Amino acid sequence: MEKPAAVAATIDEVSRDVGVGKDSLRVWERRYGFPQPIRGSNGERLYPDEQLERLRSISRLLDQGYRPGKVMALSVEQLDVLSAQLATGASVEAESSDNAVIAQMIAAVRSGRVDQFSGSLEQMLDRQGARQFILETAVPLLVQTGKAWACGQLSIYMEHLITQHVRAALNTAANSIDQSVTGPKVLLTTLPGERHGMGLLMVDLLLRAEGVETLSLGVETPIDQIIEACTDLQPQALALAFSAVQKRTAVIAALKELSDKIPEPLVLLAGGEGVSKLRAIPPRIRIVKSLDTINKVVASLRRDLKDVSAVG
Amino acid sequence: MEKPAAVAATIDEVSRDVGVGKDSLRVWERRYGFPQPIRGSNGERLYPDEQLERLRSISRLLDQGYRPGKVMALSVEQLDVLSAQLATGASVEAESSDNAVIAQMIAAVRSGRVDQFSGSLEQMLDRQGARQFILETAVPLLVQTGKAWACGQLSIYMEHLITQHVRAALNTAANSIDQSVTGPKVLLTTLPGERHGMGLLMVDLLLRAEGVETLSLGVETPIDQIIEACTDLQPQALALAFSAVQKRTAVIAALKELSDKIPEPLVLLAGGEGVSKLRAIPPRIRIVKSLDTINKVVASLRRDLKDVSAVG
DNA sequence: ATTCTTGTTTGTCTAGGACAAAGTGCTATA
DNA sequence: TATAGCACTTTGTCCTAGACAAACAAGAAT
Repeated sequence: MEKPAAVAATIDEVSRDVGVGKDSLRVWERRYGFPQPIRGSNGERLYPDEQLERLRSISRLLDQGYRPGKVMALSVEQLDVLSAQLATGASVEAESSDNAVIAQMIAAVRSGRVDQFSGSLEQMLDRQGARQFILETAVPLLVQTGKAWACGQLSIYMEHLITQHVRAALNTAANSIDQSVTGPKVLLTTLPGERHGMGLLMVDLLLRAEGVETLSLGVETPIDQIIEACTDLQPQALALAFSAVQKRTAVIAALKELSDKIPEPLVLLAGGEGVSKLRAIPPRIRIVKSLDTINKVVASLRRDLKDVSAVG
Repeated sequence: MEKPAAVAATIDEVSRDVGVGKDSLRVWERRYGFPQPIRGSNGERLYPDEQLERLRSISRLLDQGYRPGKVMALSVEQLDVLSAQLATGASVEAESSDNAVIAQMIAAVRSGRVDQFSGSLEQMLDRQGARQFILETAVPLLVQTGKAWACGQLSIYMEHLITQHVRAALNTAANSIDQSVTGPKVLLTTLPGERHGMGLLMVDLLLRAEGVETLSLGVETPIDQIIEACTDLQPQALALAFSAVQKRTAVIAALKELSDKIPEPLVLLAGGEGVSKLRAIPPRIRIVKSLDTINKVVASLRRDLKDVSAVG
């Protein structure tokens, strides 16, 4: 085993890889003394593999709620200890209820039995149907996967693999829904900066399982484009998905702008972790706290629709 | 029509929206005098709607090959003239061959007949089958959509809508492929920074239509993770997709690293616009120039596989 | 008609300073 | 015993202005 050729990554590559802004990388160096990249011929930072690895560990812990000041000075070993603590904490919780199946599926991926994993997924989908599959298999699976990754028990590529297979399964489910187009029309998307499309896809499916006609724009639609789409396509509702990464003030500002600029009868729905614990919610915005309340939301939409047509 | 409430976007929002780096926005201001945002209470840049609009036009033209020094000083009217010129240029080319159907589909979206558009898509898929649908409908449709967007003839949200429906159609196609798992195993992904997943999805489908067992990691897998995945999963080949946006030097460096670190018998495939006109290609990397040559690549993989098993 | 050379354009890097939003912890109130 | 208010600390992102390499353009020489 020769040592890898000590290739060093640029700040741009590191920023993308670890998921931390370039400014943050520089200010961490200034404040905490880590990372301390070597310099190229023109003074550019070049991060050695070893520091990159440590940065990845740190970033994982930051996602779990630790703060930079606490973890930045720690050695790789100490970081691993913290990860391990999180791992035991998570596994206690994992013993609950029926997620033995899910633990088994993750274990299959970890030991390289990918086809067995995807087989289990399809089997669950067959058995449970779209709605139950999403709520009781897909979501818990992704949550557990996230936890396992945060604890360093799962490689990034395994997380990618799991995500891809879940996505494929959801698409399979989408094709098996018989569209009886009798419901309201809902426009779906996320705001710029929100790149996670999985939640959106699940909402899309759940809505269609309820007989709703969905129109998805995919992720990251600029606000003015959302408004234009609402004007052109005249949906009954607009649904936005938020993951946990979002900045609160930006989210609220965006929701306020939508609430101001979108013509009145249209219902504005917002859901996802990034929005479920907001305080000051602009008027007209309806927060959907959980995926399993979507059927109630749809019922409410149907009622509104009937009222309007009764009046008109 | 009252004027919009003169809300102004921050540099971060503008950067994401227009797709231009923050540093570039600042240096454009310094060099060309545009944009010239107003300043907030602490000196932060706040870009008025009007400048944002102009930035979007400029960015479109930059994508088409114009250079900042030429277009930055131009007024909105002059920018529109350039866009119009591109539009006529494009339409001349569009008259060729059989893409009348495609023009019609785009026209349907423009006039709000979305269900008609998606109906046509499904119909084409039924008629053509996966392979032909991708090569003769999906790709030309996306290319034409890109051009129409570049000329300002298509809103961004319409492009999103088209992309989403094509994606859905491809997933439908994926489910209709009868997997006779007799072929080689291929690992699929893109490098960090490459966020376009459509090409990847199409390659995935084409490979599976040829009987290949594909394993997709989705987009943006870090290089060390790609290597780890290759070691763990032991595919016959690794396929990487590149769109046109990539930086050449970074692409070459990444390919070289993969070529160095990935164990020998594995075949390295690279495809997409971002890679088709590269000069200095690292050894072992095989460039796939076009989607319709994938069947030949598969044939070659099959041959290699047979040779190895004959020897072993 | 191609390759080489020179000059110009353009994106991204650097440094250190600044400030608001988010988090932490203490105190006073129902 | 909780909850709300208030100061204090931490942390991410923005600012300015300078520098340089990669990408491009255009002319020269094969």
